[in-house]
Amino acid sequence: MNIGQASNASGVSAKMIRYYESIGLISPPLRTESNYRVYGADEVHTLRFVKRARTLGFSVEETATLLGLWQDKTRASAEVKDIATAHIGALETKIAELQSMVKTLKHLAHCCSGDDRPNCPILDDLAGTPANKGH
Amino acid sequence: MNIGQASNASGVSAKMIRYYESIGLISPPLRTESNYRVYGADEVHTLRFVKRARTLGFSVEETATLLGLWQDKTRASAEVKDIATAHIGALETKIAELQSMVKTLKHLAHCCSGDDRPNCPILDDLAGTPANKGH
DNA sequence: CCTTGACCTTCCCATGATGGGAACCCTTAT
DNA sequence: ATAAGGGTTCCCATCATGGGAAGGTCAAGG
Repeated sequence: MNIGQASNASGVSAKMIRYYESIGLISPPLRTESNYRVYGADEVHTLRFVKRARTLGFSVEETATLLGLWQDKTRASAEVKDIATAHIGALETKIAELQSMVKTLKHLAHCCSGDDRPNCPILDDLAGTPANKGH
Repeated sequence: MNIGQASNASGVSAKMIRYYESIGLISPPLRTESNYRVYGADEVHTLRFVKRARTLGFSVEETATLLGLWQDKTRASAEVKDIATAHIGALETKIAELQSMVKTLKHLAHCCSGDDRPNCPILDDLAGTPANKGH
């Protein structure tokens, strides 16, 4: 299987497959005589693992750790769970930040007439002009 | 006022002030004879505006647009509101993505015993082994 | 047999927003 | 005069990804 087919089979772009190889996330595959990378079912399985981990928001570094644990048949599931739990925490922190932004923006947008007139509480807020905060 | 003082007064790092200037977000300030940037109250006000917009998650490009509208006394508030509304939408999309990740991860973490044994539904999921989805 | 098109290879560049640090210049206080 | 603490420019790194150029390879068809 060439890289393009491995890409189709795994959902990881050829570009990314090469990148993951270059940073050591995945092992260099065999090559044909003409220097083409050759992938088998195992490699595709690994790529799908990586894809799934990335889809769940794990960083490449975390993904590397998870890959290592996956391949270590004597791992303690606690190690995996710790990584997942920490990641959940990071995601929730991020979500809270974004929600805070949304909350403020919705309030401001609600207060903005959104018509032809220049008066705009959104700009007033950005400019630090503390308009009435009650809604 | 030198750049360090403008930084303190605005909450924007000196590094970022120079960067914002380099990309044209803010105007190049006057310089002293010895080539130091000199800032006044207006510049600091602009920097605070930028800081606030960035804090609310607007991209630098959106911030540039907002700055332009702020300075345009004949703007229509609808233009500002449109940008804010679009941004709210983008944030909510992002939040939904992150929440989806969290939901999946919490389910998996819940199913993982997190002890010394190697058996791990989190890794099973990443590996594409469809474990029991009901909990 | 040779061309064509679709692959593959490596290498460099770009993104967005920010920080780090080097090398060097300026100012102020001791 | 010197040291400390500014400032200046310039380059590099991050993180994960894509774009594209220049060139090698392979399979199908005229």
